[in-house]
Amino acid sequence: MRRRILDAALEVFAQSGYRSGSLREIATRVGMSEAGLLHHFPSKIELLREVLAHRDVRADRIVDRGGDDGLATLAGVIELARLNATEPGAVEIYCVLSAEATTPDHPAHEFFVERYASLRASMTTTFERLQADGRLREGVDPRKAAVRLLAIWDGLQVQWLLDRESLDMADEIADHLHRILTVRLPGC
Amino acid sequence: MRRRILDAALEVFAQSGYRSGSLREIATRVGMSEAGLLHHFPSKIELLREVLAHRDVRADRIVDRGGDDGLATLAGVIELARLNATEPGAVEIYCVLSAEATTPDHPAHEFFVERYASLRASMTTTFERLQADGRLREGVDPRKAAVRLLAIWDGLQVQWLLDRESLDMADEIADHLHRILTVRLPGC
DNA sequence: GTCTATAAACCGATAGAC
DNA sequence: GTCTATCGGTTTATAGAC
Repeated sequence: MRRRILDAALEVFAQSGYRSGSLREIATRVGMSEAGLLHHFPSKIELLREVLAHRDVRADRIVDRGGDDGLATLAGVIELARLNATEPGAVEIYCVLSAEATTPDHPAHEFFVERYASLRASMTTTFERLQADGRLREGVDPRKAAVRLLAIWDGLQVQWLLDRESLDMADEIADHLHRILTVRLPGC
Repeated sequence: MRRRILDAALEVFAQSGYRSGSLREIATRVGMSEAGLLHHFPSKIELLREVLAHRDVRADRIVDRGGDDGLATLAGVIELARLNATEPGAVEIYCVLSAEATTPDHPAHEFFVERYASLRASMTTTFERLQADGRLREGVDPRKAAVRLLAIWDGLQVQWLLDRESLDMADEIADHLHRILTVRLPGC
């Protein structure tokens, strides 16, 4: 039951954001009253927290950010981008909530500030390792490469959500990475 | 008075999005009742439309997308990015509303779909002209360059809004452009 | 566990006085 | 032009029955 609620909550928050997404809508989708729903999760914001944590586990299972094989990490990014194209809800919730949470008084503000700092740090390490192995093209700064990869990823999602015919997210990311690497990514 | 309302509305929609931003909050900021506010704008969504149109005029005045000097267009992009860093509200409203409007039933959905299609088209033309003049590096596709520039721009804004110390938007865009051009941009 | 009922607040918009 | 008063709707969350 908790699982079904989490799935419905992801859909609703993805479509309407946290502030405008309502418990009523979530409750309706799982065929339950609002009070029944709040028996499983103490409050709306606690429900949001669990939805976000759940999504992160999924992402981190596909992209191995801790490993020492930088090429494998980047291949994981492409794999996740390709998988996400088949699950629009997963794309929407990050796109919509990260933007909504840029204001400091949003309940998920700290979450996203820390998430992005963590992603920048681990991706910088990934590019540093690739640079040490001579796999990064001349003049590419690892930190800038990390910032730019995350930026492109997020930006492509906005354009793709607005018009799914306008681009292929995984192809675009792969193309970008091949312009800053000296080797081809495995499986691309 | 209309001007003061538009400024306040931009602030509120930027901070809370359209759906969660309230006329009450806007009215309070200009020191007026909600009814008084609705004398100047017939409805909330009409107010949003004018706020968005107002912002576009400002952007298009700085970035000359129609001209035939591609380098000047791209220099305008950098100039706008640098100016935006001094006006967070202008960044926020686009970031927050474009994400909120990805869902098809949002009142600004059509606006953003068309805006992005228009930006992609004019930027593609810009890069095609640069390519014809030999100013685009080997293997760079004009259409992909347009998609990527817009993606980077949007993505940088999210990261910047979450943590203003994490990056310099104009520097990052300039750096990216110099990696795909064969010449330096004027004034960079 | 799930329900109904309800509290307490907020929302956009309108009517009508001044 | 700007106000007060108000309508009908929404929201999250709690109390208490079953």
